[in-house]
Amino acid sequence: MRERFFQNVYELVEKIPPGSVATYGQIALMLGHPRSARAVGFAMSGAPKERGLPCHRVLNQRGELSPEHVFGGRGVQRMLLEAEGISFLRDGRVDLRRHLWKPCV
DNA sequence: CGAATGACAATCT
DNA sequence: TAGATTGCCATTC
Repeated sequence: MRERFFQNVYELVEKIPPGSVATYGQIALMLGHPRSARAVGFAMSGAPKERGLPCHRVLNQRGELSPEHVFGGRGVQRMLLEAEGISFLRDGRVDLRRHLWKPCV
């Protein structure tokens, strides 16, 4: 099944170290799907947060997370990332240049 | 089986 | 450079 894609996404997201954030395109590219950023997001739509899946560390290319209502409240992701050590811009966006996850490390 | 949706990205104007 | 549009992949109806 293509669910393997889902599994891969979960595994990869789980591998994101604290203090770092990854974009959907970045994850998709790691999985070998340079154009499946949407699929990655969809995978998260059903991502069991109870699994410990740091979906709040997954952002879009804009440096902003998906609709806050997904996390259960607005401003929650900002607090979570902030607790991880993520720097937020005045725009309410994360500094990707500073926290974009680097698999090289 | 076919069409529509979705937490995006890239490209074109 | 900014804004708008199309395309892609996988899932669900």
